[in-house]
Amino acid sequence: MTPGARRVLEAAGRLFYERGIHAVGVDLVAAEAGVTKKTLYDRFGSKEQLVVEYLADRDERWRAFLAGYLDRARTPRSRVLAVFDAARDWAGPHLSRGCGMINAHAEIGDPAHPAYAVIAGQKAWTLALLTGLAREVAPRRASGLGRSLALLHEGGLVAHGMGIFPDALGHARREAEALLRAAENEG
Amino acid sequence: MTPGARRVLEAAGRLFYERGIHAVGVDLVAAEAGVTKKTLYDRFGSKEQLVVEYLADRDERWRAFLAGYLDRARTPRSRVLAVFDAARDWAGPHLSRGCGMINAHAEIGDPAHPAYAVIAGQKAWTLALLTGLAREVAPRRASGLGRSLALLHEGGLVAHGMGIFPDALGHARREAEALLRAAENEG
DNA sequence: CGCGAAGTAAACCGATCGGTCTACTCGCCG
DNA sequence: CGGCGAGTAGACCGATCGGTTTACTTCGCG
Repeated sequence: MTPGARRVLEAAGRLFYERGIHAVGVDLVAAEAGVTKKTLYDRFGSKEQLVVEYLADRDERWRAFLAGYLDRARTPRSRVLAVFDAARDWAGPHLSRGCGMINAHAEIGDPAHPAYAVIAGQKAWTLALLTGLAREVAPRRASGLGRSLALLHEGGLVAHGMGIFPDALGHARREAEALLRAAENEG
Repeated sequence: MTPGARRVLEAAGRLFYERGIHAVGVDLVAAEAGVTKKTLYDRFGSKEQLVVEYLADRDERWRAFLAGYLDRARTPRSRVLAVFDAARDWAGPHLSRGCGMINAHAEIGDPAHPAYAVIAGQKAWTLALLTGLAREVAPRRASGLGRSLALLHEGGLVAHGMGIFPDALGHARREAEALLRAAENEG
């Protein structure tokens, strides 16, 4: 990726996330990246494609951030909780307006849009991750436990992003903890 | 409200929800309502105001729908669960793309937008409702229980809207049930 | 009867949208 | 030296956006 393209992707990531995809025009992205529109179109081809790469890049950065937390966790339980810990720590600088995937899904609508695959893939990956981690805690109830954890995770993201109440992600983490305790006792 | 205005609001409710607010122009809303743009602007003044009234109307219809479920529930526990039951039954025709407030929040961004108050108000009202109902189940833990229920509720709405897994609202209801059982035993 | 509210039909406005194009510059590499 | 990839500067395009305006119709009510 050329330096110009990288700056475009950085500006797009910031602007699309903070102001919304539809609300931000390509002229603004190019100007903010210190690049002409020609460069933007030479590298990305269309706004649609830029949106796809914005979402894929954001997802990739989140997964890398999460991986560090997962690696450091030693027990099955703490690996589940690591997802919530990572979300809480990610929230400060990167999550002020909630989950970028949820927001993009709300804006795009059309399932035929190429970004839809990225969005759906991210959520499916997260559910699969939580279910896999749940399997180490309570193998017989992995599927149900994974879904419950996903519910808390998504709820925490939304409540945090909309400011429904303070420390929503911390609250979600504590609920996840209670869920794990109950699951451990029941197999 | 004049018949024309009512048809505009109905068309706006359908189009804004299903395709997104930014993606739908006033010309389309007017055409779909069988009305000229002049009528639309005579009645609503601006698209911004139409968005505000769309959200307020949607919220009002949901609250009226929910009220029926709440009235029919006889015990404190079943009143909490009535919120989840209502959401599940509301989902079929009205929730195919998730919560309209969450989606609008994702699209609007700017907290100075007049629609922000409607959105924040709806979420604050829901949290207060759940907390109030939780108080009848476990008075000492009402605040925490209300927040946990809100987390499950929002998570269920998002998971349903994005199709993360099937019957997300049913799953959220069962988790809420477990939460209530635990809370009853602990006061 | 006559007035005013509600509406149609359609032209029109400036701004902005996503996207293209031409002409030119710079630096690296064979 | 020569060529090519990456970039700037900026004019330009058709379409659509939110919003306004003029002229006319329809209808219920005092």
